Amino acid sequence: MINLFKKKVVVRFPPSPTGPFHVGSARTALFNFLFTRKNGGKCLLRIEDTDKERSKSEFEKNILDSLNWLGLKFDGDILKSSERTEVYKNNLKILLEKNKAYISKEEEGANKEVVRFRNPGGNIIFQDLIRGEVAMDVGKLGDFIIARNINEPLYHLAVVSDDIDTGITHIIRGEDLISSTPRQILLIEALGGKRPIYAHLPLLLDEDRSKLSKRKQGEAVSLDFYRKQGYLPEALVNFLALLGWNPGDEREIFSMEELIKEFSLEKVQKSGAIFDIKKLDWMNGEYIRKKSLEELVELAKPFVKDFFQFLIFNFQFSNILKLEQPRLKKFSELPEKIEFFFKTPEYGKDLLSWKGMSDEEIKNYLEISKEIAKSAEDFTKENLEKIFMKKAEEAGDRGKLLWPLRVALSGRKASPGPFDIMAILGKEESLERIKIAVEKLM
RNA sequence: GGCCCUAUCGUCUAGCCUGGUCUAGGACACAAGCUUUUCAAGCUUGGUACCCGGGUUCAAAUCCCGGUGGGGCCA
Repeated sequence: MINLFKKKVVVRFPPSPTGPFHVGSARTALFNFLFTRKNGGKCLLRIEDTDKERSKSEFEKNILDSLNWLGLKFDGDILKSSERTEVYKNNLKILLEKNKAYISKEEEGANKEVVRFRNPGGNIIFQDLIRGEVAMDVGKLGDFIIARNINEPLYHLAVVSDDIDTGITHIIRGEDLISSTPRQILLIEALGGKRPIYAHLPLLLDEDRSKLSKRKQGEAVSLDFYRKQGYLPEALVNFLALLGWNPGDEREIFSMEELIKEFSLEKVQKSGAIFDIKKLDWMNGEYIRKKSLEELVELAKPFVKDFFQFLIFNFQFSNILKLEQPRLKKFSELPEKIEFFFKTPEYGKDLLSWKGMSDEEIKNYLEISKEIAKSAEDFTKENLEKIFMKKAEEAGDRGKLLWPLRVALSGRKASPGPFDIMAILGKEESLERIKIAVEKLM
């Protein structure tokens, strides 16, 4: 699809730095980004920090970091609304002069005055790229307030002033803002601006179908949470893109380039989407499996800081990661999964039992394992497998030999196979762990 | 409460515009089986959905109307 729109596309993403960057915002940013990359326009970033009380520079930094981490690049300078008060005040003055707004005295509070917009009433109909025609009787809104006083313009006036000044052609935002659209259109037109084309995205929802909120989900609504949990940005981007959008075929895995190639607002869903972390886990696993070992090592390092001192000297780290790569969903799981490679595992002797084997039987098999391991010349996975499997076959049920061995080595119900583990631990440590297991059965 | 948006498996969705090929497809999750012990990964198989009612039509998941459910915004 070539650019459908005669005018060059300009969109904006205007987060408020009043809290940690939200995944819902991330998705809105992503859709804006995809839309402009696809249509060859500009995607502007605006920091909407008009609320001086709640806006904090740390949050602003968090927004920038997060967008950067996701790989979303914006065009041009960042606009900060806190630096544009004069512009808003000027627009307020214009509206007042044109008699499109007036100062009104509030009943309550002695000399409280606000500025209200003179609502012309009537029906506002606007085209929404996702929802089609949306109509609203704006008369019902009354003369809404646009400034707290002559020096303090409020949100809608600020947004509209910025949109006009930056030549925004398309506004792509969450559905929660759909009902403020008519009043913004009123303001744009009162200021002589041209109304942009709108696209209201379906909301991201909790399991109970309400808007994803910090109150209910806590940490899990902030992008940092996913970063800290060890999700890959490309997995998150892929997942977020598929929440409310779908190219119409059966593919699930998309790189950013593929998303840009396929994206279109016409294919965006109308109803809200539940954020299902299980699917994200699966997708992240898919991306982890695609990584090269070198990349994996680098990505994993921050998550295994506790072992880090040791790892610098341990050339086996990448071997261990290779074993965990197929079963890893996110990096935060790593320490717990690989701990046993670095320290003697703790476990109860019951874990050593395979299908109701007696202690005596387990002990016998562990002794056999010990002998085999002791006699092994070549302590590689391949050789160990060869010599152990021969003996395991003799047992009839291979698990009789292999299960106690694996538990002795790992101390875990689930782990990589015993030969993989032994090859990494080495002969001495492997024998030591088998010895400890035997002692547990005494 | 008012206004607005919305409705396909538990979840994300394809299909709806241009009605028949839909005994509704895919993915996640779940279950079973296979895969040289466990857990993964992989492969195979399975169950589960067109919100309800009416209308239009030879024919409706698809078009129209009315309910109901869900959500958002404002109060």
